[in-house]
Amino acid sequence: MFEQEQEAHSFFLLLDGHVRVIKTTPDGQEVTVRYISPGELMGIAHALGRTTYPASAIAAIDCVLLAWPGHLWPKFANAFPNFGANTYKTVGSRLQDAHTRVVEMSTEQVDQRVAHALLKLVKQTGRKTDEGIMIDFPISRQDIAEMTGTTLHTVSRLLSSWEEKGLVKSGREKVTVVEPHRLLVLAEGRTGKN
Amino acid sequence: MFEQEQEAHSFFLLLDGHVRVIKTTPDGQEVTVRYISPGELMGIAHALGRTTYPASAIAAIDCVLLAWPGHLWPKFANAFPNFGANTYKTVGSRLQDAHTRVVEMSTEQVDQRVAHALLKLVKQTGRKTDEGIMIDFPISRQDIAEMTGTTLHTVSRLLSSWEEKGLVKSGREKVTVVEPHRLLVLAEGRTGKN
DNA sequence: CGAGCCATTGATTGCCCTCAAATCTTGTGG
DNA sequence: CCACAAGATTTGAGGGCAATCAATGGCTCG
Repeated sequence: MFEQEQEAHSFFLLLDGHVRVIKTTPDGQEVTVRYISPGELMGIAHALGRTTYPASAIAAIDCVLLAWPGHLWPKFANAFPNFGANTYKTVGSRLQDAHTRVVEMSTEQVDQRVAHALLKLVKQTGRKTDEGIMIDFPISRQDIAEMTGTTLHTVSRLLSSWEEKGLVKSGREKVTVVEPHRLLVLAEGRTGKN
Repeated sequence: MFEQEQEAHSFFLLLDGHVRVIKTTPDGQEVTVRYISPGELMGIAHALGRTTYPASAIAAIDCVLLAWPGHLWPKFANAFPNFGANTYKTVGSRLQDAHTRVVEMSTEQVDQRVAHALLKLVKQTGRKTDEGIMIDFPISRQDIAEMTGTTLHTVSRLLSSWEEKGLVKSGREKVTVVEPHRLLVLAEGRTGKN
């Protein structure tokens, strides 16, 4: 969709689908910053006084989106006051999300971080099924690892162990949370291991 | 100065001194989000559509600051267009900082994170001395640990080993970077250990 | 039906946290 | 001016969590 460091030519409104926003380190490792859901703005570098995109955006599944050239941003902000105000509220909540991530990475074990990540995805994009709440796009162990700063191996082990205990069900690029409440207990408390 | 979750009654402009912004987890661990330097705004919850402070602010040394009641924010933004624009640029750069932190926490070892933290502090608040560049306020091993998601013990070991190699000089609540360039190499590369 | 990716699982290693105790620095009060 | 207390720092020993290394098995799609 767009690439890190690239000239910020446009900004977008996601109508349908899911987009993964990633940052790539100089040595090639990728970190997932966030997932964008339908209805959200993206590529709003202009609003923050930037001229290049700070991250890359990749469609997690097929998407439908609107795009405007970046130079229209000031016009929009002037013409629709609510547009501007709303944007800054969005930016504020992203800043908060980022800080939450920092706190989590600083204080929590890997299993708690993975649990939190799953719960966030479920809350954001969950679709109810007869087995539980499913994350509504294909997501691999590798993807989850890039969200939580761990490896796909560790994620795989955690999901396997949670599946044994009936907390989740998972398959190829697919995760369903069966018991959100018990998963939350695991995410918050430092009580029961694995 | 103000406390996390507290009603955001005021916003501030720091004139002199240094302020530590921290978040506290439910179980009492503290994570340092950032340090504020003279000339920066703080407590700008209002600009982001919040009514409570998202973090706590504590003076790292004696400070001088201006405070305005929060309800004046909209007035300021209207009266001085540059004021608003500048604020959002500030918020944008903080968002970027936070994302950088997330990437660092996800991909780097502890020694790299500590090196990056020292370099950032030196760049932000450094004062030139005849031995190198000193961080311009009292900062303990514990403080550095809270910035980097590690323990004071590990920070102590790292500083000791760096002092042996002539990269830094440190004392009680005091750190001086002697060779910023070599420290940067250590922060970036994954070559030489300890 | 084979190629390519995704996932699972075991074994091993090592970084860094935890626990523990001694030493140093600074400020205070007698 | 000295003794002492409180907090900061150093350093050692040991252990655990998760990364790394390694190999196999399973799912999809062309």
